[in-house]
Amino acid sequence: MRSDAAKRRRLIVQEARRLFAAHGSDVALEAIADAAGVGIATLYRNFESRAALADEVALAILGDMRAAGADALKSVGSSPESAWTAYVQRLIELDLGALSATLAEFVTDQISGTVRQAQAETLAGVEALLDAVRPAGLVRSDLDALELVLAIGLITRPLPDAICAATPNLVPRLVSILLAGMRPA
Amino acid sequence: MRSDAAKRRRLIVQEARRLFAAHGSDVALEAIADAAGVGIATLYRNFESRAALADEVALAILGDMRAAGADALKSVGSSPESAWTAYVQRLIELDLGALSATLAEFVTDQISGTVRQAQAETLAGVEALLDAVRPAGLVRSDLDALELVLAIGLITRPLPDAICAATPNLVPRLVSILLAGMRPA
DNA sequence: AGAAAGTGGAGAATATTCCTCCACTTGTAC
DNA sequence: GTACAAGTGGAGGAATATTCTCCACTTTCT
Repeated sequence: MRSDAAKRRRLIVQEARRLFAAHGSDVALEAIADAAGVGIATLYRNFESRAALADEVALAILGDMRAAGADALKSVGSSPESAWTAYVQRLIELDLGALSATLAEFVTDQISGTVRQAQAETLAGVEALLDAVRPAGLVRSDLDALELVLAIGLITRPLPDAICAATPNLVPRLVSILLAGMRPA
Repeated sequence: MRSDAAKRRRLIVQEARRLFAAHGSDVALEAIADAAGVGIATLYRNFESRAALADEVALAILGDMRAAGADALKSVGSSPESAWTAYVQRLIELDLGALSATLAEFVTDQISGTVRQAQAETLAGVEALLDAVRPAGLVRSDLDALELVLAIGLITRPLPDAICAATPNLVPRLVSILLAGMRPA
């Protein structure tokens, strides 16, 4: 594969992720191509179908999630509290909305084995971090990984621009409420 | 207006509300007509545009919210805790998702004065309840009405069926986390 | 320089949604 | 019961959006 072609491919995935997160999983493929500054044909050459692109986006996000989890695990020993809040903060910024918007729709249909496995591994990683953080009294004992991920996914889903503009710091506020609510009673 | 026509009109609003909440604000108007068991022409005869229908849905929801607030205010004296949780529970069940899905999109554009006013009154009602509940130590002092409403709206937004089916009690769980997080630190 | 790899975007094909029209049905007043 | 006003359904044309192919052209790499 030519190096310029590889660069374009990465750009497509990146923009797809951004647009999925911002406007939902059914954005026009042409909009993605436009955002990436490539022709629609280039997108189709790289991804056989919308689902194939969505899979790639999902894999990218899941990979980032695992990386965030690994980093947090490393620093949990020195400062559990800041490791935990930084981790959640980082999850928020991962465009998880794109995950919940696209993956959810393909998960049940024809999900590729690769994605399913990545998803399972990622959840296991989240669970591991939760276990590491729990002794510090930062999270309820009954909170599980799936719940955490879905909660963050839900509050970071595509939001009408009107609301975004009117209440710019809504998400941080909600996150702080969520974090507080996740502490042991 | 003939009585059967009035019944059909109510049915249309009801189904629109349900479908807006379940599938977002851009469901086909024909889907709404179908759900209500009427022809598409009947829908168009009653509502000049999608926006008009959305306004009517919004008014219905806002009305229900005020009613819930009034009821909660009545019982807050005898048992603040149960009044508060019952109120939040009731908000959850109001298809607020339909509000955030439709209203948000029209709010900034060409929102009718009626809706805007109903919205303001509703928010005032929520604020009043918050004030009434605060002395009992159930909510942070810095939590405002808009935040509460948006938080509930966000977590009750249309969710892919796949997720709904896989995690049926996700919403109640999140609500309990939210409620806990809203208590004073 | 030349071959292989890659590109863009016009446009045909398809799908979806909107919305009007009118022959027909239903409620109601008498 | 009958007659008329009120109301109805849904076919179907117009408008719009999205998908996806094709091929003349451009770029990379040796």
